[in-house]
Amino acid sequence: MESSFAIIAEPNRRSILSLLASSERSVGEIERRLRMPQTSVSKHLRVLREAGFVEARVEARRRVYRLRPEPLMEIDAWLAPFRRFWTAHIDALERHLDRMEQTSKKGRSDEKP
Amino acid sequence: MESSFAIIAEPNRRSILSLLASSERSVGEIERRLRMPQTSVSKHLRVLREAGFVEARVEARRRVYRLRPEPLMEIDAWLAPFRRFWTAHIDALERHLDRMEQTSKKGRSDEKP
DNA sequence: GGTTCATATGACCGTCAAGGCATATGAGAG
DNA sequence: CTCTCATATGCCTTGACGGTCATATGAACC
Repeated sequence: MESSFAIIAEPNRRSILSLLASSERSVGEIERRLRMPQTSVSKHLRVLREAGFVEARVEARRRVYRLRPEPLMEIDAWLAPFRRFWTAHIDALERHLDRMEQTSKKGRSDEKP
Repeated sequence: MESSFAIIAEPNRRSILSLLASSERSVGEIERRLRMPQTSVSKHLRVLREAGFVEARVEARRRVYRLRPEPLMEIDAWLAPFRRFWTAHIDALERHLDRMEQTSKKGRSDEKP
């Protein structure tokens, strides 16, 4: 289960992370909000914790989990080199659409008379 | 193999994507650059292609693969809500470091006389 | 102490995907 | 048409992961 990428490959774990993005939560809250069995939540939290995605604070009998930024930042960093690439694509697309617009304007002015 | 996240969970596939980020490549080039068996490369390329990460162009007997932006953009979009969160963390860290610096300046000025 | 609530752990099972090997396809060269 | 280069596909084995059920830990309250 080494890599951060493998961790977020699991849909339920992504749900948990997304939930924790808004605010920290206890295990029971996660269980109810996501409608998944408690043992499953605990296991996923364990994986997330060991991979550094979350950390737990003990509060009476509850454990409150909150996000830790590092692993997600790592993924974000991996994506960085690709961003160049797709912004270029989008620019090309926009230029293309601009040309389309030019053409359709000409087309319309031809149609009218 | 549904989600884009599962696709990039595989290290070899990430290597292929990173390689294609710099420029398009034939299967043989990928094979040699990454030192992985050809059948393995072909299989990963198939997965990547079916998930929309890459597309192939036929050029004589070669197939030249190039990146497609959409799936990586999707992942980037999923990360977006978390960015708020870690920039906040970094801000807090920076404020913390600023305070440290203040303190150590005082400390140093105490040490001197 | 015992009981209950909140969470964690362990064992078992099914599934699914990756790697390796052999082989198929298919284009081009002779 | 045949041979070869470039790539794809099928089959099989193996290992890992997630789900479920049962059970353990452990704090709080009586």
